[in-house]
Amino acid sequence: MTNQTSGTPPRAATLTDVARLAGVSIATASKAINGRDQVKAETRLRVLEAAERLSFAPNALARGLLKGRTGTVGLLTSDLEGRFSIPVLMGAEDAFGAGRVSVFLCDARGDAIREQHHVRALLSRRVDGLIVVGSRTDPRPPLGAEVPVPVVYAYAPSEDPEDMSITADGVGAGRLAVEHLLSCGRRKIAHVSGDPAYKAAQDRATGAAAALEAAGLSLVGNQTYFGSWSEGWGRGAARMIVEQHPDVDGFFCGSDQIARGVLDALRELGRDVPGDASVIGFDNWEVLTTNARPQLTSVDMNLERVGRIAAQRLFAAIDGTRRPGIEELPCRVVTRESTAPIS
Amino acid sequence: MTNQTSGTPPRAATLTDVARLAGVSIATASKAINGRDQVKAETRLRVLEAAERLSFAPNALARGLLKGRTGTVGLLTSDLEGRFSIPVLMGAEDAFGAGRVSVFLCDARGDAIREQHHVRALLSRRVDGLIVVGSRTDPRPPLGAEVPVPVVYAYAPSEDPEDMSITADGVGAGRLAVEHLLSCGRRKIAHVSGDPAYKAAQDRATGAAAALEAAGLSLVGNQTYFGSWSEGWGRGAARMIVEQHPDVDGFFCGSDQIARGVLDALRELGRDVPGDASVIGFDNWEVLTTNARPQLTSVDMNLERVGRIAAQRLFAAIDGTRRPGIEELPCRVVTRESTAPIS
DNA sequence: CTGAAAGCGCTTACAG
DNA sequence: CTGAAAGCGCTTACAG
Repeated sequence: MTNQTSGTPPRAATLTDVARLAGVSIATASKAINGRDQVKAETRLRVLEAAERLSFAPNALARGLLKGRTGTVGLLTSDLEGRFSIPVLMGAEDAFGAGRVSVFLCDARGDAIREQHHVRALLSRRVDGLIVVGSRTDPRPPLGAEVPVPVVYAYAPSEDPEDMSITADGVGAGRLAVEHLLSCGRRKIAHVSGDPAYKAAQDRATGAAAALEAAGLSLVGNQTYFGSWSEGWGRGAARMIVEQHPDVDGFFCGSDQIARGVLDALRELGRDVPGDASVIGFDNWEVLTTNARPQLTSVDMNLERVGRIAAQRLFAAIDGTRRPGIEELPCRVVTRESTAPIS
Repeated sequence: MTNQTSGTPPRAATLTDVARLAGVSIATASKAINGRDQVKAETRLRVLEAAERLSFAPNALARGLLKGRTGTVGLLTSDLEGRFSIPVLMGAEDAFGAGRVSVFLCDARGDAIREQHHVRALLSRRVDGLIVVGSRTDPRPPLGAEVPVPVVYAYAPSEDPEDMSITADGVGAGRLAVEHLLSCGRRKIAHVSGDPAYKAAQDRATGAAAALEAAGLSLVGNQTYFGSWSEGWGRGAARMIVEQHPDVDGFFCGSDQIARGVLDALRELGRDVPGDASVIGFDNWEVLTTNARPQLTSVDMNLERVGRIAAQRLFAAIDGTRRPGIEELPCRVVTRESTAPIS
């Protein structure tokens, strides 16, 4: 018995070891282990016992070499730091993990060179497919045509409409948020958002405006207050809006950070939330929403679902069924204390 | 030329294809591509061109089968959700990525069964080693002795002292935080922390007490105010402490969330930070620290470094050099506006 | 300098 | 029901 802690670990057992211990050929051992039916029950038992005794784990490399499929997939993120990649990645990992597929994780850190490097490494390892996870909903350049395996783009869609992309429906989300405020009886709704260079910011504003228009209303100040994705901007914007439009009774915020700022400013201005005004955030980032005063209603982009669906689409594509185009998944409102009907 | 978008993607090129195109044997092609020196310069060139033309990527499975090393490593996390795993994971990914090692990511979601399942899958794929990333600094049960490859535990150390573990020095961190407040001239220091069931909470309290004792002082209220890792607890604790110990002039908070609560409560009580009291948080979680009013000084656990070192130790172990035991890496104070010398 | 051959660990027809 | 043999794509002695 080799001691694990004393230097060389024991070599992993091989089919040959199992076959020898069971007193059969490796062909028979293989069949027994893989549940083929041309094996006598008693023989199978002997093989299985031998495998157990040796903690035999079939070498997936050898299997992959033979089958042409490795049961592995590459997950290429552009920034692990970003809070949007993580849930997408979790969803994908979850969907794959359940189906015995292992996931290679690569972080390109927003660098195209690094990304190419990782793609090459992944192809060398013969992944069956690739998921490319972005950190914004702005379309990104495709990986390139020389990739011989299916690719699905998640969160950030590919610029090429022939590629498969799964993302969150930003316009729909803006609509949902405003409809929620409307359903609370709010009529003077302001939209405080982040950096206007983000497609997400534009999409949500578009959706918000559309929902208001459908109700015969328009945004307070007749504009979206774009700024940055920060609490500071939320505070400043809220102060300005309350001063210029004292009758404002609803805030749709482009992020939970902005919403936190808005909430703080309103409290300091003596405005009660949700009494005087309802506030809805975006992202449903728990650390921000549940610690807010009052707890923050927020739009959830269902990012884990984006990841799961991306994984499913990739599976299908690996099995030969491509479904090109951008698929925009709906978001949902998670109601907490910061929004309530006018009482 | 096969069209990528039209069904079957082109089969990846093989060494045989390259050799044929270059008009040499596969042995020679292999040597040329791998930079062996027993190849005529002109021949090498022909081979390289052929490889280029075919976008040849050597099959890492075949190579791994032959070499007994795959250049892959498993990263086993217990929860991707937790904000502590991510930086560790990033650090490890970074350290490996630089050295041409690919990383399998598995999330056990805190479930031991799922973890075993993942370990088996990883061993089947013949990873060269494993990093187990935990979400708390409390020691965890080891993976089990039947793992035939080196294992490094990161952030959460293994209960077995013979295993290799890399974690953050919680006691030292507590000391650092208090020493920072002392160096700001604070003498009435309160420690507001989270759930006392966390080893991290206990360690930091131990370090804090030690630093105060070394200065001939003790904690305000002669205790650590344990509670939960939330803003709400921070607010409540701060109010209570200010009421009972109005001369308090420093707060060492067990997390940035707690610190945010403390800051909010102090502002609402009319206490100026850092004028009347300095406040230091823990985790250096940017979304919380930089949006705070004033911006929050915080202890950074250098988690990326924990990940990187774990990767390095794993490398060394794969190469035969084990370094058993728990390695506690130092934390550091990141100074912002919430701490300043008494003026 | 070049190439035929063995072999990494497995699966799968194909005989027996 | 069982096993000998070929082969997945590559590397590495070993001859030539």
